[in-house]
Amino acid sequence: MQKAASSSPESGNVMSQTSSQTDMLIRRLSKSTRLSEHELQDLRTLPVTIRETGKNETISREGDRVDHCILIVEGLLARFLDTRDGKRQILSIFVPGDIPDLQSLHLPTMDHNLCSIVPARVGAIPHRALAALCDRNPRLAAALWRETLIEGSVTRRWVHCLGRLTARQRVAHMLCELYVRLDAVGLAGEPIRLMTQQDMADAMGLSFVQINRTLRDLRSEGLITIERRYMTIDLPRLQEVANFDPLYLHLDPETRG
Amino acid sequence: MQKAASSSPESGNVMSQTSSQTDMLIRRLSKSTRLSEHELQDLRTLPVTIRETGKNETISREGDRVDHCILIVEGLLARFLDTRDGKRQILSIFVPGDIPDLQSLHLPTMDHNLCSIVPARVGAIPHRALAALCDRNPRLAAALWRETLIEGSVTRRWVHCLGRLTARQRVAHMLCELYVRLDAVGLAGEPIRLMTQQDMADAMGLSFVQINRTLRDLRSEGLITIERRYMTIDLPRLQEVANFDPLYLHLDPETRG
DNA sequence: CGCCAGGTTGAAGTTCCTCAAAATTTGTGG
DNA sequence: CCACAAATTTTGAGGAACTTCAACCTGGCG
Repeated sequence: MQKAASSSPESGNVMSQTSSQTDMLIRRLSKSTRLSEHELQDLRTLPVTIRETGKNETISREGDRVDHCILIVEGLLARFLDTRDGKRQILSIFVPGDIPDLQSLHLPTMDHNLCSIVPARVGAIPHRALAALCDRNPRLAAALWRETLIEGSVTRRWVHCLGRLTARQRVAHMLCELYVRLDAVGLAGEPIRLMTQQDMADAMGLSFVQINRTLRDLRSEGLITIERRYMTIDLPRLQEVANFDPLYLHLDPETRG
Repeated sequence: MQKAASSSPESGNVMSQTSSQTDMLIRRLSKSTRLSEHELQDLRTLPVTIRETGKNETISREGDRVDHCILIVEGLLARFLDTRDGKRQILSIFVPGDIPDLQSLHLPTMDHNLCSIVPARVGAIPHRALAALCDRNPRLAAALWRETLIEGSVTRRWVHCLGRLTARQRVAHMLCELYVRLDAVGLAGEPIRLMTQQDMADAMGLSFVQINRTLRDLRSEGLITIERRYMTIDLPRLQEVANFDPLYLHLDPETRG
């Protein structure tokens, strides 16, 4: 497994069909589905329009009707909802290889907002192309369906976190999950770029003050190291704190667990 | 829209293929997908093995590999996870017409537990039969995929509830959701059978004491009425308390919202 | 060099939890 | 149909976890 495609040319707003655009998607799908050479080729020829986003840029909004899906090539995206009184809740965090709005293929009206939480590079894939892919190859359709199901499993685990874990456990769990998901696409070898503490707070249903104190404690115990927003973690010990078991990420194609 | 099928004969553990078994499923799918007469027929002939469950009966467990899906005909089911220290979190609540473990079609290893929270009648449908249905008819495959996506949307809304709403708002939101989802399959005309307050607590990430006090307050304000575990609600006022907007349930096939 | 988003810390306040005991309802066997 | 046991609901009191408010610090960047 090679390094991230972060060294690819800055392609800006141009249409391109090189294999590197869907590289992350292929890495991701390979974790939950065995893909034939023919299927790999089918994925590589998907039309992808790459663009860069800033740090806190909204991609799509609740109520929008969309006609394409977004594939993350680099960076982190998040779903969120706002409350009447201005509170924000992040519903999911997405890493490279994820298609955060894959559900729009069958539910084109967005029921939440989507934004970048660190600078990102994303690719737009027309629904038309994805629908055609699914028609051509039912196994790929099933693979994409499976991706949406795994994402549902991740969301359910968040419900468990928010409902029954302490602040300390929640933060530890979130960091473990982030690490393992990045690792699955080969991006955990170097320190991990973090979102702001306010974003972590919005994700874990806490105040940013509480996030700050919790990170301080984890740092002082040597469970994590943070330097200029880049983090390294002591996975085994952090896993123990959160009681983190990656089974729910369904990353093993052998057991299709 | 006619009454619930609760007057059907107590069929026990026998295999049956009468149309009434999948009646609830058809009602449910019709809310998010337009079905042709041919597709209705295809659904009616699914093999369904009906059985009754008690009030707190586990249907399947984390780690189980399953080869069939469960269709709820009557009653309520719930997904849940337990914490190391014995706390329980309910991840989803299911109503008649739902297939709580539809994800097992592509992720056969359960990543959570499934149990009944009131006495229920459920039907088992072999994965084989559902997979064949999907192969025969891609539109039905898409309809089932869409069901799993809607369920994901519901789970995300729970994340928002647990992360950013007060106890009062959470309880109000849960009751609104339960009402509207039951209404969608024609079961909201009469008082709604409730789960225990401990179950509500486990669903909303609260203690049962807090649930009790919250229900007392809602009752004293006339927002809900509870008699022997059966509830009626003042939907408009409760909706206002929770800021409940049913868009996320995607119950309107016109907008496919 | 100074601005500004984001991080850090203290102190006070709130919401919800835990513990405990009593009241009520439900289920079950006689 | 009743009586008893078990489950569930209800209420009070005290405490823990987290929020809010407010001030100050830090580092990246024009």
